[in-house]
Amino acid sequence: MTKVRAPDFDLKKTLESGQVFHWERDGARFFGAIGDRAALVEQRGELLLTNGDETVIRNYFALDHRLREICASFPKDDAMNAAQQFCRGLRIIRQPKWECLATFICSSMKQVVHIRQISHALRERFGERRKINTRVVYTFPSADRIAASSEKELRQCALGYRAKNLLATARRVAHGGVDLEQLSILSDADLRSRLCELPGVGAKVANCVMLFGYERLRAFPIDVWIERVLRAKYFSRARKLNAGRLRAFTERYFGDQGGYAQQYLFHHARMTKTKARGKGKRGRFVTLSPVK
DNA sequence: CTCCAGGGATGAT
DNA sequence: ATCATCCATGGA
Repeated sequence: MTKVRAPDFDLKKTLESGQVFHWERDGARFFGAIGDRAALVEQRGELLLTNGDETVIRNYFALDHRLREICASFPKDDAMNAAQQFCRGLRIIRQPKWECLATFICSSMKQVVHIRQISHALRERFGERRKINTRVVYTFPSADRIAASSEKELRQCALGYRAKNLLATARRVAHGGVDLEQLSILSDADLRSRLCELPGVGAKVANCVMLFGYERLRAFPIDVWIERVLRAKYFSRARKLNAGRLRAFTERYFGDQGGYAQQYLFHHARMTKTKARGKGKRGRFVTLSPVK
């Protein structure tokens, strides 16, 4: 058992905020894998690690991010203030690049609970089995392993049409000349366009991979949740609002720590959704104006 | 610009 | 027990 001091960190919020999908909670304990290593982590003031390497944990949970400075840099508005208060201690973690890319390819058109099932199915079928404290966890399968599978096998993991995309991208990463580590040297714009060349990767998935796998803290993924928040809180009177305008706004308004701002707004919106729900059959936010 | 694929949980009736 | 809704990429 290793103890790690972790101020300004909330393990539960971090692992349950929709940035990573394989951790399983049992009370206050989280079972999972960090790269190829099984991990059991619990927060009781300090972090308590079983089979944990302090250096690995500090890096994975980004305990070196200067969270107070990041939060202090957020724009001061009602939505951001509420999200910031709600998400205290939530950190953007550093995920292995392939695992992050593959998982977010599987995330398209899926909800969090579903993405977790897919992640688990892929791990159980193609990953490596590890035991920790009588529990079994699985590592995420390598690109080589996925590339060696078939679309049919992937579909059996409930991937649907994503199976073809995941297989094609795995092949490019395994032996198709795409070196995910090497992409780290690129600028944000170049990295984004290279990621978007991969099958199953559009702007939203690319931004997730940049943020969670490449530590590009400016990246601002816009999914339906965030779009609802932006429309309701920052564009309540806007008539025409397309993807380009939204992107321009988020880049300018949220700036260098936009990824953190996005994650806080996202998690806060999701966790308070029942209150925000309207009674009408079609509206989640009654204040929203129709788009097109 | 619009429409659709594919699918399992979730919520509404 | 049905029925509608959630979800984002890529192609038509």
